[in-house]
Amino acid sequence: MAATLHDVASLAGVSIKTVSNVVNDYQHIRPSTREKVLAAITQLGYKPNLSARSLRSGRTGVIGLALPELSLSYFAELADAIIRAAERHKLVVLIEQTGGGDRDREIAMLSSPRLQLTDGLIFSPLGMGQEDAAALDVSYPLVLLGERIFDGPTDHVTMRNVEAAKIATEYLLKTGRRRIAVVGAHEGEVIGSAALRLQGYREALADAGIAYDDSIVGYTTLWHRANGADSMRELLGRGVEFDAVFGLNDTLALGAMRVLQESGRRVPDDVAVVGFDGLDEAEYSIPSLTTVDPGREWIAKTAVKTLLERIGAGDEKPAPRTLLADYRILERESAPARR
Amino acid sequence: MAATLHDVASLAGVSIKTVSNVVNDYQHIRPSTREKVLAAITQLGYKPNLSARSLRSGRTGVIGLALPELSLSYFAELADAIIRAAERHKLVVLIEQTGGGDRDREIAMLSSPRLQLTDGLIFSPLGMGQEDAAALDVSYPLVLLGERIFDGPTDHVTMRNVEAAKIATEYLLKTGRRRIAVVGAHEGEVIGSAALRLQGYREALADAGIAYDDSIVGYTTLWHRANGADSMRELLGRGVEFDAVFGLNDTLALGAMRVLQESGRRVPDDVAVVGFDGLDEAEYSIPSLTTVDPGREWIAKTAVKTLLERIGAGDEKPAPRTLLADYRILERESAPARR
DNA sequence: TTGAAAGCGCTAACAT
DNA sequence: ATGTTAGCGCTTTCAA
Repeated sequence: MAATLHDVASLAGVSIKTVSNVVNDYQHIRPSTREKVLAAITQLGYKPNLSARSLRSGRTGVIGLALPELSLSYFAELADAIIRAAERHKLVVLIEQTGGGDRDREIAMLSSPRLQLTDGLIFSPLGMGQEDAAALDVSYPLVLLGERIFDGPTDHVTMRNVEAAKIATEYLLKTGRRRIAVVGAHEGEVIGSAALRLQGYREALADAGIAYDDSIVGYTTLWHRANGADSMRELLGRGVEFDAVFGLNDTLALGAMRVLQESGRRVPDDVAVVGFDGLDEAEYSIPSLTTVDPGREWIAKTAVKTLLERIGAGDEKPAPRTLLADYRILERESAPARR
Repeated sequence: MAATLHDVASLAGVSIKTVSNVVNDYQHIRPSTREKVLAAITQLGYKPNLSARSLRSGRTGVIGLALPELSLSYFAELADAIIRAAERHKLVVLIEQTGGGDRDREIAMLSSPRLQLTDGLIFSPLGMGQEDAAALDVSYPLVLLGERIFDGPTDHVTMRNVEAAKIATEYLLKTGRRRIAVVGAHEGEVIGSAALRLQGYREALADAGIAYDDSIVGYTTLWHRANGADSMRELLGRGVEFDAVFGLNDTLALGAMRVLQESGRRVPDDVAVVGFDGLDEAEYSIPSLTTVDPGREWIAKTAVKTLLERIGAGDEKPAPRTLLADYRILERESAPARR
């Protein structure tokens, strides 16, 4: 049986309160007492029982992170960053996978009993939409990521999708491209990463006086590599002309780039390609992928910090905030700054 | 304040024991009683307090997963598979990142107080070695993954590195390659993925009567894409001849393949490339990467199952077992079966 | 089939 | 600066 406060206390010849004080780094302990206690702790290999501590204090030191799936590189890199950020605050992260955009599972997860073990949740939905905003009105601290729901009842940490996509498109226009195809648009959506990034694309075109042409926009349901590849195949099959491709995320762009090359097009000579996300792996494709870093590291850091503030706030409920990351273009070979 | 067993009990007009019985799906409850209780639970939105439950029962329903970092695709895909497997057993997973092969952090993690919240740990070290086997002799259920430590004091779920690497090399030999370079070897190691896979490579060469040539073996410290690229650059710089490359993992192989192509070599015409890991992304490189699937899904499933058995075994300690996954070659374009 | 009561290990008031 | 005590919400004997 593991040692308890009582065991340590009796070995050290003090009360459990004193041991507790030592363990919790209280002030006002005589150094000699502290040493006695520390010695007993070491001797018994005492470790506090965290279940008991949480039962008593109401805090677990665990935060939940709910995301679609870790095998999507974007979420793996996001989770990595969040875990590292949490660690700096002595928090540990419990990961919940909701699957690739399953709205019902996402909503069910929000009231999962497993969350009982956490002090709060960082939630990155992919299936829920604006109409589900009310489901976010939960009784525990919640920080929302992503771009499925805006102006909801919780803090929201996200990226400047429209502006960043606009900049990416403008970048292509600046290098002389005029027929910029898109890969990964979502039919009929007005919110979510796809819609917002497409909007940025359209704004850039409009500003440049170029008409939007739906025939060079590829629609997909998911954002896996295969979808980017399929979408590009379909575009090529249609026989439409284009001199650049904007992949609404890196994974799509990489899949599309592969098909382009299979078809004999040279990248960037015949067709320039730009992605979105700033994934590590986009640096090692052939050619390496020009992309937009939408501020993932900052988002991770800020999400943890914000959640912690919410947890600390307890019952006072400050108004929900929206926090936006900065973005930057990462210029690589698939779309060089000068042709 | 959240509802407790007491609240439910008094609303339903029964004792807390009865509510507890209902919550825990006990037999022998009169249907009418059960319904009354269920109604009260719904009305109050009662959810069991998991901290209290663990304090009393000694079980948390959480397992720990310690791995180097999620941004390494192999570990992201492993974590994904483990979380899915755990979910089937109603377990939730707490992830601990130990960094890219930091031995001391790995050892420290093994006695981290954060593990108190878990019923057991699945541990995939990258820095520890055979000499650290004793550190695995911990007081909680532990399942070891990877190939850093063998015949340790715990259950071990791993892959057939030597055989799988041998098969991969034989595959290249069968297609007529004779000068097979290696990328990712580790200087002076006798254990770990690098050493074992290199051993399989050497055995295949020996069986084919081909002398081992250290001048076409590239050494790296880490296994990131950049290391594969650097290693290949170095190999090319040396001016040595080879007609195939065995990347000791997919990430290395992808990095190496990129440099090969930059240098003007055609893959697979001039140089065939084979990787190891069966990553999703290896299917979408250009060309797609022939690789070995070492049985990651099975490893995840088996690790969770084995850990659960250990947890269930309590104080009886069955002898530690080693469980080995099956592997298979995934034939793709970078090394077609026939030239 | 259900109830009463003890206590898991800890923290937080309060006391000294 | 240290000790005493109550009780967090639950499961688990033991009784009825």
